Formats: sequence, C-alpha cells, structure tokens
Amino acid sequence: MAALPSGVLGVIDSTSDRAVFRQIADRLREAIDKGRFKEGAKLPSESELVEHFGVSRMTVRNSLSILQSEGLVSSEHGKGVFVRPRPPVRRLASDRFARRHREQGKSAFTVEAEAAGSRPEVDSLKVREERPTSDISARLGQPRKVLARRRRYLLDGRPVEFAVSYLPLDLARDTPIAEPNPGPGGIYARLEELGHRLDHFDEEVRARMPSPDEVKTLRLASGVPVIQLVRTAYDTEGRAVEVCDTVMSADAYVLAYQLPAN
Amino acid sequence: MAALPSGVLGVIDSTSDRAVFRQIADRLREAIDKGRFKEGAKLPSESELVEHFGVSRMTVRNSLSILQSEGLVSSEHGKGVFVRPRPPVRRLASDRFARRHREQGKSAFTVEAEAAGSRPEVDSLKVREERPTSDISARLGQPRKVLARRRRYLLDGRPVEFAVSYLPLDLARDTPIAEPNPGPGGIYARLEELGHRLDHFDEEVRARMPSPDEVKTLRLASGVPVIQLVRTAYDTEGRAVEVCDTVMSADAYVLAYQLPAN
DNA sequence: CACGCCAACTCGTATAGACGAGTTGCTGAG
DNA sequence: CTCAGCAACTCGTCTATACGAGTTGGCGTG
Repeated sequence: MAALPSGVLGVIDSTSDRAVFRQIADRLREAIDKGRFKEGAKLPSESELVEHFGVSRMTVRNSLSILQSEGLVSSEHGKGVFVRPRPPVRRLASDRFARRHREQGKSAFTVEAEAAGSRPEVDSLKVREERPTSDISARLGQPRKVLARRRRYLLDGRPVEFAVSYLPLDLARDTPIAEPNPGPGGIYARLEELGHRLDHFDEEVRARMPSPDEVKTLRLASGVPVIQLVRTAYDTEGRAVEVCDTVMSADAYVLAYQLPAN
Repeated sequence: MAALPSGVLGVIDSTSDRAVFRQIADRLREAIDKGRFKEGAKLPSESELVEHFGVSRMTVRNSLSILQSEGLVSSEHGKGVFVRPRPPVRRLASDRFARRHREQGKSAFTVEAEAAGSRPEVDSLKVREERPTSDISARLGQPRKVLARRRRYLLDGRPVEFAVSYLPLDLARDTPIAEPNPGPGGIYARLEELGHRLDHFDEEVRARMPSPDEVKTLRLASGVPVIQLVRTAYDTEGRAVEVCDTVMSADAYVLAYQLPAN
C-alpha cells in the first residue's frame, strides 16, 4: 500500500462543523473536477483513503457513496473505484420522426447509429394485445384494448433506451403493425398507408431516478437518472393514433428541439 | 416503541443470496408502491425496523439510503423518514416564448404561476458582464464578452428553477437588456425593438444529478435529478442573439413540445 | 393557566472489527 | 514454458457500540 502523493487530497479540518465524510467527498470531488483524477482513472483504494485521512473505513465508504450518488464515480467489486467516463451522447433531433426523414427500409435508430459509427441493435421485441393503463387509455381516447409494441435499443452492446408503443387495437389489429417487423418506414409509414395521415406529435419530457427494473434493463450505473419521453401521434382528423413511452439512460442522450418564434 | 403491524413488511429470506439490506429496501419499496405507506406518511423508525427485521441499525440505514437515492423517501432529522410527496408539476409548453404569447407587463413565469394558483417569486437577480465559457461563446458566435443575466425562480417560496441568459455584449450594452428589469415583455421584446426579430429557438434538454451547488440553490432533496435546458434564440438574420441556460428541479417540471409531422 | 425544561424519541456521524467475494499477479510445480 | 493455485489486494456486507443533534410532548414549577 503506497502512500498517497502528498498534496493531492489535502486534509480534514477537524474544527469545521462540516461532517468529516462530507469533507472527504468534497476533496475527492475537487480533485476530480480539477482533473487530478481523469475519466476512467482509479481513485485511491478505500484503505489508502482510510490511512490518508485517518478515519475509519465506513466513513470513507460514506464519502464514496456520496460521489456515487452524484454520478461522479462508480465502484467495481475487486477492482476499485473509478471516475465515471462520460459515454458518447446520442442527440435526438425533434424532427427525427418527420415524414421527410422517413427512410425506406431502416429505422431512424439504425440510420443515426450507423452514421455515428456505432453498432445498433434492437432487442426483446414483443408485440401483444393489452388492456391499457388509465393514463395510456386517456391519451388514446379510451380504447378498451391496445396493441403494445415493446423493444429495447442498444448501441455497441450497451442498452440505452427502452420503448413501448401503444395503438388502439381496432386500428392496428390484423395489420402489419401487429407484426414484429412492420416493414419499411416503420409503423408510422403503415399508419399513413391505412389512411391515418400524421399531423403532429406531442412530446412530454420528464426526468427521474430509475426503478430497480429500469436499472436492470438499461444496466444503469448508480447516480444516473432516466429521461422519460411520452410521445403521442395525431392524425389529420385529430385522432390520437399512437402513444410511445420511452425511457432513456440520461447520460446517453440530449434531446434537441427547434421551435418557431411566432 | 410499538411493534409493527404484522404482515405489512414481511421478513428476510436468509437463504436468499440477495443482500439483506436490499431485501429490506425491496419490502419497503413494495409497501410504498402498494400504498401501505402513502405520500407524506412516516415510515417505521430505524429502531422499529431494526427490531422487526432483526438486523443492526447500519443495515437498516443502508436500506433506507437506497430508497432515498431512488427519490422514494426523504429523511428529516429528529422526525423520521417520510414517503416523498410528489410536488405539483409545472408544465412548460414549447411555445411559451412565442411572440403571440408575449404578455405586456408580466413575465411568462409570473402569468403561468398565477394561473395555476401559485405565488411566483424571482430571486437573486444579477446582471453583469462576463467572459463567456467556450461553450457559450461557440453558441453565440464567439463574442469576446457577454452580458449575463442570472435569476432564480420560486413557487410558493420553493425554488424550482435557476437560469442564466447570455447575450453578446455588443448587442446588449447600454440597452434596457442590461437593466435588472428590462421592462414589459422581457428581453425578447427588447431584442425585437432593437431590430433583432426572433426567428426560432433551439432547445437542448439533458438530465443529470445536481452538483452540490445546485442542491443548495434549488433546495433539492436527495434522489432528485435536474433537467438542464439550454435555449438559443436566433434572429431572422440567423444570428444567435441569446443563450439561456436553465437548471430545473426535475420533480417540478414536465416539458411539453408539439412537433409537426412533415 | 403559562411556560420552561427535560425525557424520550427521531436521525446523523463515526469507530472498530469481522468475514465474504471478485480480481490480479506472482510463484512454484509440472 | 504453462498453468494451477495461492496471496494480496480490491470492494461488499453486516454487527455492535457510542455519542451528537433536532423534535416533540408531557410534566412540574411558578
């Protein structure tokens, strides 16, 4: 166990009324912010920090758990605690579902990923009929049953997004939309072929901490929130024809919108 | 110390390889999800949980810290641990800065808050000249200096949002925009009077965990992420005339966008 | 009755120790 | 040289204890 380089982490001010474990977290945070520990770098081990600061191990662990909940570091059993690398960010343009961008053949996700040099994958695709929750039901105009299309998206093997599309069953039953692969242009192209010309989308954006389920499905590190995007598609008659509920790893996405000033 | 109502929380499966503190967190989470503890309700105290589950206090605290980092509960020193109430959510419509909505006199924030029956407040308003960060500089077309307008927004005394507007200094110097109160219609009205007719906005939306500073400024409970919204305003010449960097408590906001399908 | 104070509760901080489990690299046997 | 296995490191889990500090309600004194 080598001694820590002096001066890198400083010492505890025992006269301060700030809790010791917070002070240690502060020092480590400073050091990370100032680049003394770079992305992916290993922090000093718990026992090194115990020795350096002269405190007990639980106190050090307490400090580290603060940084973890801030999303600054992540620990790996048997290896150490590392400065969390910022993963490449996927930018979602607000017009990604516009008709003019609808590729014949590949999905928007696939096209964008390949353009960015990543390997896209779609996973655990499930299509089935369901009774809608009251929220979904309200958004779709109170259908008794809906078709639910679930899928998970991965980039280079890493899950980044989980989405469920809901469509009124009377509209989707016995159409290509009820097939696992709805064909070129996706379900929006099929909807338009069925006479539902799309008029506009409503998108609602929320952020929150993930449920344990979402942590598992998206393999989220602790301290990473999710963005929840609920998109409702309306046809030119004003009917809501689809609701898509998407949960995204917040550290993998930036949503970009362009809005007129009128 | 009364015994806990039997059956409410179940017991630990000591044969399971799931850690005891995770199991306890699971039981409590279930109980909250199923409404056995309602919003604002007090969970059993740490010592009650210690007795009920037959574990040490640190194990119980560990469990509770999980729920806290999930944003499910928050603890109050001397009082107990409570199911976190969902605060009223403010809905931000994507057209809230459109010209047609520009009220003469009151800001969009004030109008909306009063319509929702809340008491709006604007706080720590600071206007000054600064050298821009490279990010802001790039968005504004590399001005050497900018005018920065900082302010904090509160609803019923609760801080919900912190925003900084940056404008190229050559554009804003010696105009009402450099005044603490820019007058009716806000800085967008002043920009248009100065000949910069607004054409469109770009908005970028991110979510992340807050910095310690942001926790303080927005009085955030632990386990609450922030939404960061960076809006750039462009005039009809295509010049970026303002960048507004807003950080919002994620549990107080839903962003709503309406997008054309073309 | 009014009020101050204290007891008993709450969570917050910190220590010291033990054992378990994953990872890594070295060492020694083959 | 190869490779199994061990030693030494990492973090994960859990116990037991102690004291501090904020909150609440009741009791007793004035």
